[in-house]
Amino acid sequence: MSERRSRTHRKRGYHHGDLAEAMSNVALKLIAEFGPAGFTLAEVARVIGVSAAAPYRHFKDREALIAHIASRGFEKFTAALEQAWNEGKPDPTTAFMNVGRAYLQFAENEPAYYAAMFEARLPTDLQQDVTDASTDAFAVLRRAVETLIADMPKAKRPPAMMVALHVWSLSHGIADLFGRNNPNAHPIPMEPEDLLEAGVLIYLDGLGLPLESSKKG
Amino acid sequence: MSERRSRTHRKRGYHHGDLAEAMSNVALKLIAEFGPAGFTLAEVARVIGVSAAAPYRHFKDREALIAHIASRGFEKFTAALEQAWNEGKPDPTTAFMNVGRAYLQFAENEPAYYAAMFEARLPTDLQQDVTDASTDAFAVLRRAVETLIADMPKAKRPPAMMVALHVWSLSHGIADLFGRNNPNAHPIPMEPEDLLEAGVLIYLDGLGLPLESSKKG
DNA sequence: TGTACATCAGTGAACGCGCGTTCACTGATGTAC
DNA sequence: TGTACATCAGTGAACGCGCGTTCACTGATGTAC
Repeated sequence: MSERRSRTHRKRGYHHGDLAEAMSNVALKLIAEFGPAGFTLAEVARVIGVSAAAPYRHFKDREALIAHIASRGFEKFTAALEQAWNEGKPDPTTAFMNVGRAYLQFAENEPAYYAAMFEARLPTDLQQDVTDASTDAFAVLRRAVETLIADMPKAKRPPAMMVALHVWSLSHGIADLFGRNNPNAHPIPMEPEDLLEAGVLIYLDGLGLPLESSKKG
Repeated sequence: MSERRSRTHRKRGYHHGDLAEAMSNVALKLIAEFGPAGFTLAEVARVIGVSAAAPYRHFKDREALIAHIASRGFEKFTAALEQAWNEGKPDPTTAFMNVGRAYLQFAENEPAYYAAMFEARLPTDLQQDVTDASTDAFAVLRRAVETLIADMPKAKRPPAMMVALHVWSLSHGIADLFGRNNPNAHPIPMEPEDLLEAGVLIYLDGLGLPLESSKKG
């Protein structure tokens, strides 16, 4: 079927085939190297081998492209966290730790998405879309926390929102300072993942959460 | 004395008087609004009312100016943390919490410095200078941790480095996600300072640190 | 205290460059019949 | 199955703009004597 070919990669000829997708990919590479502010639409077009006017058929401007990438990044991020959580299996504590690792791994494996998601300076309306896209990701973490603390006696149980914010902040802080393998980072005597795991374990201990489940499981 | 006047603010006339300082100040305003990548040397010159070539007498290029601002920011940051720590008075736990508050307050009061310090993408050689400047600030936190855990029994005492990294990361994460009063941030149901304080207290509790000192003091 | 002179910190004109954006256009694609 | 036609997604030329950067220059400052 010529229909299939038209959807995959017939890039030669007058029409590109999937310029919007190609723009995202090229932009991601440029963002990884120079940051969300470090590229232009003209540059993206040049790399792809298309005229400078072509991008405007797909994105209003540079910021719209970044916003699109950031939203897409949050979707992938949400999926990664969800998969790591794996409905709390094999046990909530282990699954929770897996979520933490997944957080850092995403920042390491997809530094360009991560930068677009957290470092871009977008105009308010576009930023709103990105912020909306981020709520799903946070919701995954929050639901994980709720499961994690569900068995605690009500009197000792902390607000799930607060716990989720603490873990999110610690994860983001480690990712931003030490995570993405950029040369900016201070060298630290351990892997970011291990630093995060140790921090979360200490924190959960401080909450009074019984951690035996991970030993049992 | 005409000497004093020449050092303060005789800006009229052929010579500006203190262009380097004026450039820093204008750049800080622009960074606060548009980020470290959101201004040009030409723009800075125009705002000051000086020719576009003048800045090159003081900074090699835009990045040199940002690096200068970032290093200066870390100096101020170090001083703020040091002052908050106040040699561990009135007691180490209280002083430690004050350091955390000072961290967030710096990010709030000086968002432009903070952005230059942590968000700028500089070439390796300049980044090195900034990283060097940041070590002093981290050292303040680390020394505070050492004092804080000094009384713990050796067997239970955690590595000061690790604890400092955890607290630094949590502080930075909160500052970056919720701290600087930018519209990007997710709304949260508490002040960033309180979120940080709660998190650190839980964490210290998890370390097994006796917190009575703050109750006594 | 005056003066000559070196140095410093600006000017302003000039240049090449790449970007953003628009426009009428045109080749390719898909679809109604 | 073929054909006419609407629509889509590109082209490429053009424009104004601001930036970075260099250059010979010049006014202001400070200092040696």
